[in-house]
Amino acid sequence: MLPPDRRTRKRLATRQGISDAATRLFIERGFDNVTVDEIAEAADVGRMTVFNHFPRKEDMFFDRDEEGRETLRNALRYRDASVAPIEALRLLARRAASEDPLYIHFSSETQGFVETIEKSPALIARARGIRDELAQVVMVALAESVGQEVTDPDAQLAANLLLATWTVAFVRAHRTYRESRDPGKAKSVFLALIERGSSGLEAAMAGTPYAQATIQKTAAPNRVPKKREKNSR
Amino acid sequence: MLPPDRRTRKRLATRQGISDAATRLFIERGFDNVTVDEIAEAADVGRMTVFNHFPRKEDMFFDRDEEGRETLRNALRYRDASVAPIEALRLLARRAASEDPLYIHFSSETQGFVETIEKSPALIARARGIRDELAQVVMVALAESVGQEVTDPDAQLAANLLLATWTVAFVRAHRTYRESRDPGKAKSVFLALIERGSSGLEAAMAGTPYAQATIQKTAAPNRVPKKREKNSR
DNA sequence: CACCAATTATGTACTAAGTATATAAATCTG
DNA sequence: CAGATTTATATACTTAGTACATAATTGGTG
Repeated sequence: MLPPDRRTRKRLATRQGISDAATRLFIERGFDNVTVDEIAEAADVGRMTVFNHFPRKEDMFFDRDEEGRETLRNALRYRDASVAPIEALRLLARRAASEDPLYIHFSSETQGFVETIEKSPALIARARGIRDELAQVVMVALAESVGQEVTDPDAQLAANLLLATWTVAFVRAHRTYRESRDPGKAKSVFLALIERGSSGLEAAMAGTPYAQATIQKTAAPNRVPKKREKNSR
Repeated sequence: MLPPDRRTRKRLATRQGISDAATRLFIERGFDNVTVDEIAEAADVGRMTVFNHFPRKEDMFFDRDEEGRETLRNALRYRDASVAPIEALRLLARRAASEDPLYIHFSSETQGFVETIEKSPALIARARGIRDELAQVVMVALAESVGQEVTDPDAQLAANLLLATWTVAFVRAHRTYRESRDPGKAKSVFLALIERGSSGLEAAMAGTPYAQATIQKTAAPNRVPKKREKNSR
């Protein structure tokens, strides 16, 4: 998985250097008070090199969003067959809160990130964009997971309800941490909102395939037949 | 209600002239292919006058968002006491689809607006921002309507679930209209998604004051429908 | 009416993000 | 090593948005 290529290695090193310098400056002085020229200077590269790696200034701050996409896709793709798609997402959120990955870690360190976002209109806007991009990923993954059209309206609704829930949970948990400096309290706020939102999502998707496991958990008299028809539509 | 002041009248006229010229140009040529200088030229005002009335270019396109806020606030503030807050919002959506106000009208005219938005990253971003601002309004109005703190996490969750639902319903309905040119079909897609999302929201808020009417509708096990109910369905 | 204060329109100058394009430098491949 | 490709960089440009100053208009007051 490591890049064997020297060219690739150097490119990634340059990219990382820019991102590191930029992020440090952003947290120190605020996103809107740092110019691209200063970033280029701090990273010791030319200004055009910066835009070469990051089309927008905001991308230097949010440079790990692809991981989030992968996590979401995998949660749906490799879920246990006895778990309904939306249930898999609920479990993912619970796991995320327990295992403390980068995104949902409550500490003074991550607090800097969150505060930097909240202080900058541009970063807030980009965060909204990423939220919607994640919803898009969830929509596609949901539809795929039950063999629906990738633009199924129910999948889109489910994905957006989910991301709305997660966003609120994330924001409120971080606010709780900021006000109490108690990671446990923040975590419980996070989980409480996740549970509320998840039960709402489950109710919204009642009757759709997204709420049903591929293999029924409870011993049912007859199995639900596969829904793959050749010449439907 | 009409402004008796000549100064005010002139200011609003100037503003409207700019907004009209800008919107026309945006729809004709696309938001990103129109410069502020061109708008100023078309509206026959100085460039600084444009920024005087509209801090951002996007505001010339979305210049009616305050009405949406008012509608939301009023729906919660002046609802019947026998209707739970989130129920009032469901009714508002239904009414909006029936009464065809500006926002949810499916026609070739509104289609131009929607397409202009969808073709411009800047307008999409601003639409996201407005969505979140509306969610903020709903959150505050919800909390007020039950006498909670205006930052109640449940209210925030409810508001964001609601706006997620409405956004998806709006977007999907317009897509349906675009593909079928059938306003009735678009409307039914809209309503179906609203119902799905609303029942999800109701489930999520079960047990909170947002799902309960101020005055209980039923004291007895049987429902006692009001006789002079105007809003039948 | 004449004068003053406040508001609105506008001009000039500037900052900074992002784009277009060309070129140089590093790296890979045969 | 030579040629092709990718990456870094320089220069020049466009455009949104801001800061600040000034002019024009309007409302109010003696």
